[in-house]
Amino acid sequence: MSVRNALLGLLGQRPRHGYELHAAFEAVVGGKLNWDVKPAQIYTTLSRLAERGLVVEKALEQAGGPEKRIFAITPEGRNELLEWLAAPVKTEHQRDKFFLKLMLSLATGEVDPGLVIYAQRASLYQELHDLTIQRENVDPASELSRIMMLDRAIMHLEADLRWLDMIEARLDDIRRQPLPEPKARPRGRPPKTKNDSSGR
Amino acid sequence: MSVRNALLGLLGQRPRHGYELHAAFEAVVGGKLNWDVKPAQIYTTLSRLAERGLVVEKALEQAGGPEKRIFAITPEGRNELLEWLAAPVKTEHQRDKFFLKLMLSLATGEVDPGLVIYAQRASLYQELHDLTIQRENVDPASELSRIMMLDRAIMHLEADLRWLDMIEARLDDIRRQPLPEPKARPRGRPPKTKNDSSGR
DNA sequence: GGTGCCATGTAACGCGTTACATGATTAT
DNA sequence: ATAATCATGTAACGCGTTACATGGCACC
Repeated sequence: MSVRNALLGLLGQRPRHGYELHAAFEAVVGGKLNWDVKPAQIYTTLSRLAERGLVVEKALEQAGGPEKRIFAITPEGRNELLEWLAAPVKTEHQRDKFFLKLMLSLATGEVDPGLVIYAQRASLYQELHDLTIQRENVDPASELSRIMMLDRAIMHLEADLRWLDMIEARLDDIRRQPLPEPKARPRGRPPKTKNDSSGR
Repeated sequence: MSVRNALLGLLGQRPRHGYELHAAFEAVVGGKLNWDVKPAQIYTTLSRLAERGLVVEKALEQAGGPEKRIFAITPEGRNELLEWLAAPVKTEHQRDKFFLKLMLSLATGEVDPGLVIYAQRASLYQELHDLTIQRENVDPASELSRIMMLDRAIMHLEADLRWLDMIEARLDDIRRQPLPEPKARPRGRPPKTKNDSSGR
């Protein structure tokens, strides 16, 4: 329901047409970083809002330029907007496809979990590197929202890398003792017997 | 496409019926934490997989108990599974509804951004508190995947709290100097006015 | 008799993506 | 010329949720 409410918010400022809404959305929270909304969704959502009477088509402008369908918010729309703004955002935990894949690789044995982790670490480092460079090159005055989005993405990537280390260590611990004999060998590092590497 | 592939993965282990798949999915990555899949989706996805020939309905069991439609993976299904497991997971940045709301509150002036931040911080602390307690009470031996999911969620919450502090400081900085006078003062570093140290 | 678990679905809806399609103006 | 940008959409599909519906079995 967020795009819907975002459109109401932007129309709350002033009437606009679809293309303009798309541009405004991108400017506020946009880009591939964070929220990459497609024009098609803007137009379909706008239609649905109009059906519900939350916005109205106000005019059809065409002063020399191309045709523009201009929409405005209605009182009902403004009510819904205010309600949404006042409501707290409930935390959503990201559905982690990597974790799913890792668990399935462990459960099915079709693929080496070590490889899945390795690939993920490489991918996270790459992404972190890219974003760090972008972060260093933004204009600190003008692109405030971009800076904030980059900061968050970078912090999450760093957290994910630390987390990867943790789960790898945890899996190693398990793999090192599937035997019910925790007393046979002293823990002090057996000559790095990482020989097996899980088969396939 | 993840639920779809997860089902293939679970059927790759052995044939199962829908209810069993739902339970297995929940056990592997499940719960409200991370990935809360509904039975309805399992059944509809299963139908679609069957249409495509990636799984087949193998039998209809009914030994005293309720009716069970048992599905098995096909060779085509296994191919798709292996492809998916081998492919790297591309990083997805979470679409942040809080940030959207914050930006809209700034842009529209309908709601005080300070309140939005305040509410978000309270919500994050609450969630962090809940998860920390859960984390302290899991059985470290049996519920490995749950521990890992909790760790990740906690680390992300901590990152979000630090990030909230950062953006709040940044917004305070701006609010303290909205004067449009870039030429009155020479560019050469006005006496390092970083006095505030971000407020809170 | 009721509650809860096992087991199965269908219908309707909104979100979101991809592909396709049209046409005007503006800049190179 | 032609490429980019402005501007608008439709169709089809998959994902995901909610609501609704059915029925058996076990346990208290």
